[in-house]
Amino acid sequence: MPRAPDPSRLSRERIVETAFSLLEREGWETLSMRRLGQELDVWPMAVYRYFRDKDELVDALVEHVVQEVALPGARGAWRARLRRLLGEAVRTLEGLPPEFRARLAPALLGPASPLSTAARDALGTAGLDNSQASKAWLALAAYTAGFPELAPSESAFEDGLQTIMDGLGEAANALEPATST
Amino acid sequence: MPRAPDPSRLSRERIVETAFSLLEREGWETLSMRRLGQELDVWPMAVYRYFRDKDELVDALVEHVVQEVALPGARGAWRARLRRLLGEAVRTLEGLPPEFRARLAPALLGPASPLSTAARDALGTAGLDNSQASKAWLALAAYTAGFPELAPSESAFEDGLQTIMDGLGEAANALEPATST
DNA sequence: ACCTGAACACCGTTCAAGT
DNA sequence: ACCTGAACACCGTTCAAGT
Repeated sequence: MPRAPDPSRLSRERIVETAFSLLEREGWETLSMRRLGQELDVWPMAVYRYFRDKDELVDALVEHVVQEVALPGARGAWRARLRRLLGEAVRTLEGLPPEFRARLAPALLGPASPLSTAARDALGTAGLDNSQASKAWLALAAYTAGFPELAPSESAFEDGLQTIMDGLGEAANALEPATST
Repeated sequence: MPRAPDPSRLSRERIVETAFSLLEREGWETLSMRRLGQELDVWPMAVYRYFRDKDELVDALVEHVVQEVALPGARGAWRARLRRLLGEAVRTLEGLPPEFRARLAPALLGPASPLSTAARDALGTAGLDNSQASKAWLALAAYTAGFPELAPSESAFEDGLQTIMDGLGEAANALEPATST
C-alpha cells in the first residue's frame, strides 16, 4: 500500500510553504533561491526541478495566498458582507512586504479572483446591475489595493470605505438606507 | 568669474536624471549601481560620493518625480480640479515600474505631499470641513494609488472616480449637484 | 528521477589607494 | 576632493555530472 510521502523529499507544496514562511519572517530581500535552498536543507539548484525560475515560484506564492484567504459566507446585509470581504483583503495585503503586495494585489482583487466574484455578487444583491457592480467594484478594489501603500492605521480603512459605499448609487441606497443620513 | 560646471563632472542632479532615464527606458531590474556608473561613464563607486547607498538614490528619484509633477491651478469647479489632480497622479504612476510605484505612491499621494494639500483644498471648496476632507481624500488617494496595480485601461479610472465622488456627501452635493442625478 | 557542484555573469558595498 | 580598483559576500541561472 502507498506510504505517506517522505517529508524530507521536496515537493512544490513544501517549497511554497517554506518560501512563504521565509518571506513573512525575513522579508522580500531575504527570499533568494540560495537562501531558500538552505532553509530546505538542500542545494540551491534542487528547487529548479519544481519551478522553472524564481518568477514562477513567486507566482506560486501569490496563488498560495489567494487560496488561503478565507472568504466570509454570503449571509447578511450586503454592506456588511462587502466590509468583511474587503477587510480580509486589506489585512492580507498589509501583513506582507510591499514588493510582494504589488504581485499579489491583481491576483487577489482583479476581476477574475474569487474575492472579486463574491464582491460583485454582494453588489448585485444591493440592486446594482452588472455594469454598475463592475464599476463600483473597481472603485472598492483599487481603494483596497492602494490603502496599504499609503499605510495609515488599519482602522482608517473603514472611514474611506464608508465614503465610497455612500456613493454606490440610489438603487442601492433605496434598498437599505445608509445609517447616518 | 564662475564658469558653468563641467558637464562631465558628477552631481546629484546629473546622477538622478541619468538614473531616472535608465529606470524609464530599461526598467527596475536594470537600475543597478554598476550599470548606472556605466551610463555615467564612471566607475561604479563614484556614485557613492553623492549618495550613501542605493536606497538614498531611490529616495532622490522619488523626490525628483514628485517635484516634476505639474499641479493644475486652483481655478474651476472643485470636481474638475480633483479630476485633474488625480489624473496627473494616475498618469505619473502608470508610466513607471510597479516596484518603483510602491516607493513613489506615499510620497506622491501621502498626507504631506503638495498634490494632497491641493486636493484637500479643493475638497474644502466643496464645503467639506477638515475632518470630512481628510477622509474623502484618503478614499480618493488610495483609489488612485491602487488603480495602476489592478491595471485596467486608463479610461476606466474616471468611472471609479465618479463612483467615489458621488459619495462625497450632502454638503458637497448641495453646492454642485452631480450631472446625472 | 532527483540532487550535486562547479561555473558564469551579475549584484551592493567596503576599503585603501591613486591623482 | 574626487575617482579608481581590487575585494567581499552575495545574487539567479546554466550545465554536466553523480546516485
